[in-house]
Amino acid sequence: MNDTRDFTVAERIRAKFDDLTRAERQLANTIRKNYPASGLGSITAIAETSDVSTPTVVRMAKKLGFKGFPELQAALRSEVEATLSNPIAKHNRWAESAPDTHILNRFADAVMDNMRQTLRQIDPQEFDAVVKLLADKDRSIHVVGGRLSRSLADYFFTHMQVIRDHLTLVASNSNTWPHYVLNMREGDVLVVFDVRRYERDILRLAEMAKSKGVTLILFTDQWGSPAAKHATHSFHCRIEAPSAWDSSVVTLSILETVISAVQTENWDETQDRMKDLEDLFDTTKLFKKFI
Amino acid sequence: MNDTRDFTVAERIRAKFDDLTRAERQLANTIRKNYPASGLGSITAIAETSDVSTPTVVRMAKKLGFKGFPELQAALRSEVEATLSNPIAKHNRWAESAPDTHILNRFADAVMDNMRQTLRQIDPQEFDAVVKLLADKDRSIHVVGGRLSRSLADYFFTHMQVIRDHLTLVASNSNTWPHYVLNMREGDVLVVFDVRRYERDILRLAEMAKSKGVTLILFTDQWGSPAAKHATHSFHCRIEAPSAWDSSVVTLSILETVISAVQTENWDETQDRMKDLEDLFDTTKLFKKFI
DNA sequence: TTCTTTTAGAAATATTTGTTTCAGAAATGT
DNA sequence: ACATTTCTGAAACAAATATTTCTAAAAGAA
Repeated sequence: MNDTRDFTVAERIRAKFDDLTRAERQLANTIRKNYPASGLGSITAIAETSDVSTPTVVRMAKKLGFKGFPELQAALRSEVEATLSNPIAKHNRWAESAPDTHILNRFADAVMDNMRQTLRQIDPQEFDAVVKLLADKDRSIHVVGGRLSRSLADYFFTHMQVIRDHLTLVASNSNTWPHYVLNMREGDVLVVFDVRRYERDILRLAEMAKSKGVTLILFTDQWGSPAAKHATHSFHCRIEAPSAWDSSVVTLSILETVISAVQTENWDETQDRMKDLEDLFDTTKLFKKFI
Repeated sequence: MNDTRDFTVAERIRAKFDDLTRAERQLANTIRKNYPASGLGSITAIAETSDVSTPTVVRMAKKLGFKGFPELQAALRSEVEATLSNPIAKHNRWAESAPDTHILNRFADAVMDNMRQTLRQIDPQEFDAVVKLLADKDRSIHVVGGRLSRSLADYFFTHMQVIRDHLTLVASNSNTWPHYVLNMREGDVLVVFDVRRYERDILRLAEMAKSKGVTLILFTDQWGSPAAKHATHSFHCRIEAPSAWDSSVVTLSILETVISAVQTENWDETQDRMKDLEDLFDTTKLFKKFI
């Protein structure tokens, strides 16, 4: 019938993942975590690591087409054996079943390189200074992005909203920007995203903001937006990729790191705001029921 | 004193080999035979393979300095784990002048871990299939995201716009979604972004789309959105981070890889569209000069 | 809401694994 | 050849591991 005898445990997990329950997925993820070695202990051990009960393990083993846990484990053992006896180290590829030349592997390599290079040249003190600025509740924060970096600005805004108030996302239409500048005060912070091709309007906005005594934080690429001249702090993220476009992965990573650090700085307040937000979402859901 | 705790099982066998008896050597050689996988079964199994009795196994384990067989086996397991754990650049420190504990380094570690694990469980064939779907000009593509994954949907949309037409970004307000479903036709593709907490409305949209014969591509997290049940293809991206929020870095990375692959598939058309776009931007700029 | 279905772990049970004991076999020395 | 020592596995025992059953809790449907 549907003889699954030839599939690896990992493949079976992937195939059946959508049919697994919450606890089973938790377990599946633990097994995947450092596969396949993680599944070699006793059923008790693996259940404890995954924070599920042993019956859950048995149930999942059966869902995956095994007769019981020992059979699943035997499968894992023979996979280990096969892997270890294969001298061609297939352990140094991102997507193991794709060739080195597959875009999945090439892209991951590029991202990795970008990460390394970017982080090596970030000054932790400057990073800390930026975090301090963004955590300062007495300063209003304004966020703006260009055509391609718009999504990053958006992402940053959405997350920062939970952490603090006095936050403005500057609309994308540059015609309206002067209005936003009107509302900027000395000591405020303007977070600018600008990667090539750099936008002239952003440079102008930076100039205007600077002249009002606003502190500029800039996220840009390795070549540097012209706005860098006016920026107090700037992060130059590597954006090379095997693609016709640039990669925003590293920029997003730094951005998330900043968000995480700011959140830690303001933890008490953030916690309250998160709770309020949860409540609000619940209310909304309830409200919707009656529509 | 004679703390043998740091030696591998193989080393211990070699060191003590001369003190072993006939039956024990027989056993030792079986273990060496295809080390270390051979020792991962039950004591019964290994005794049988070696044609010795189980007490012999226990005695040898003790001679080698273990408390009993399970302890020996645990040692073997951790050796396997060490051998198999993927050594892709487990890199000393990202930001060299910051301590290991600095959030810059911790975050980067987490991101790279996520990358590794996510890519390991992506099926390249599934990836290729997704690329093919998205490159197919006869299918319209619809893109939708939840509250937090909205920016990703946005990013994807912006870039895909350059590559092809018949592209719709579904508005964030879920009240309007039925209208979008009206425009979906059999064979169309719906790209869904949904990470926890999963949104009920997205599940509904997925159901509606599915019932109209639309192919679903889902980007979700390691726990899996409930919409996965309806998805033809889904990418489970690891999103753990040392933060109160989840990290979208890996999702973005996979997304960019997809974009890059689709772009390669459609290179001729893409090139033309890029050129047209450039021209349009120039025109806009020129136009502005006269305002 | 209230009812039904699904899910998940505690507890009981069955099964297997690992250890100890012990007596006979093999090896070694005299 | 005989005595002594060492080695080995059968069998009894102890200790886990694995499975099943069952109920409370959670999720979903009406």
